[in-house]
Amino acid sequence: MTVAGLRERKKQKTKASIQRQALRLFKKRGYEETTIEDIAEAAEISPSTFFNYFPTKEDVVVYDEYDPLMFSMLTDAPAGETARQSIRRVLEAFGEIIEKDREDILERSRLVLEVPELRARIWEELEKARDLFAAAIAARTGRDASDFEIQVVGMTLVGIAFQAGVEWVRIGGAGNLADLFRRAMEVVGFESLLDEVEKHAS
Amino acid sequence: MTVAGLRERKKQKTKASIQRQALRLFKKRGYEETTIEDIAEAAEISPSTFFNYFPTKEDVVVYDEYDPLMFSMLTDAPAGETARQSIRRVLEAFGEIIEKDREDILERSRLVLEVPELRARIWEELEKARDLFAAAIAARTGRDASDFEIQVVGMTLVGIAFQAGVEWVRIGGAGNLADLFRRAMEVVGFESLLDEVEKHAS
DNA sequence: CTTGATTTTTGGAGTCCCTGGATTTATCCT
DNA sequence: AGGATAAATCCAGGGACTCCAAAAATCAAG
Repeated sequence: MTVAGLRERKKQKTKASIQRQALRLFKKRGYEETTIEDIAEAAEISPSTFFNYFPTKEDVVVYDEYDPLMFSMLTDAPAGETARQSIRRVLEAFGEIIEKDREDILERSRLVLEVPELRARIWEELEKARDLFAAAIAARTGRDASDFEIQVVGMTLVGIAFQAGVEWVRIGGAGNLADLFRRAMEVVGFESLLDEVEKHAS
Repeated sequence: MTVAGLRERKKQKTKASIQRQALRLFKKRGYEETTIEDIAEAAEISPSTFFNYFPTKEDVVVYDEYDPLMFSMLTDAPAGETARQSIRRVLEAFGEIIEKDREDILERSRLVLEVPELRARIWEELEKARDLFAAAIAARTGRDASDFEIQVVGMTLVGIAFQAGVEWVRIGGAGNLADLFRRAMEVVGFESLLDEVEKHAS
């Protein structure tokens, strides 16, 4: 566990700078209208360097640090916690985290929903989320994460989360995202659905 | 209602030829490895002409004639049919249609699931499907298709259909896709969910 | 502080998707 | 047959991204 050296810190600063400048330009001029060259210039790096930090232009919007966080929250669950409790805990925590970076997340979400290229791309991330949920549910029921039923349940949850996000953006980021999660879950009766799956543990 | 003239027929043949050649090459050499130029050469057209028929390289895989079919099946529903009946009718019909073009659809589905670019792209189509379902449900309940609850239900159905498709490809296209639809719907209790929504008609 | 190793940045050449407009060719209708 | 319409082609170019070699910055050790 070495403390981050100079090199490492500088890299993080550069990455953050690229992302900040990029989002600023996207907001100002639009996503398609902003070129990698523009971003590089604003961030005071060469165009080549951009690709050292983000594999594609899309990633500069999609990337954040929440995924590993969500991962650890699901894997480091309190012993004996049910799937239902885990999911609820994670979604609630997420609602709070989002409150902190509200403006940033809202702006990025708008971009993602507006730009077709990004809107398509985000599903790659959402399928990762489905697999995370599937793994969590599988672990608590002794089944396999690749089981058809588990996958369907995972995807259902992702659909719920996505639509909650869409609605959140639609109303301009007002109100609490966690509330929308809960409402969407109620519509589908997701929690009792989870209980049902848990009963059928093998 | 004029009979399709020579021009029209030729166009359709060209379009079909492009798609056939493209899919052949994709299967043989891979999607990324096949260029528009390759496809154009195989289909005996110029590269420019390709874009007269398909707006992007992705579309040559994603495009089919089923969307308008599904649309009309949902809008031309028998009077008095419930949302539940409509959905079931459409999904069953779809299962049968797929039986006809089984090989073609299976191959294209494989491609879509394997190539990240296409896998992302397909969600654009799936969101269209969500809106179709949402409109159908809304029409039968006197609500608005943009209602949060309706959107969530529509997305849930799309998730079900998507995972059924994934599973279908996973098992190599064996068995009946309609069966997988039904199984996935049971997992989520989708039909009683629909009944519930219908009860809350406004 | 210097030197040599390692990592990061940069530059340049090139591929491929896709656009836009001008020109040519094919089909259609009278 | 000939003018109108539509489709196919050609050409030039932008922009994302790759690959590789060269230059610059950072580091670790003497």
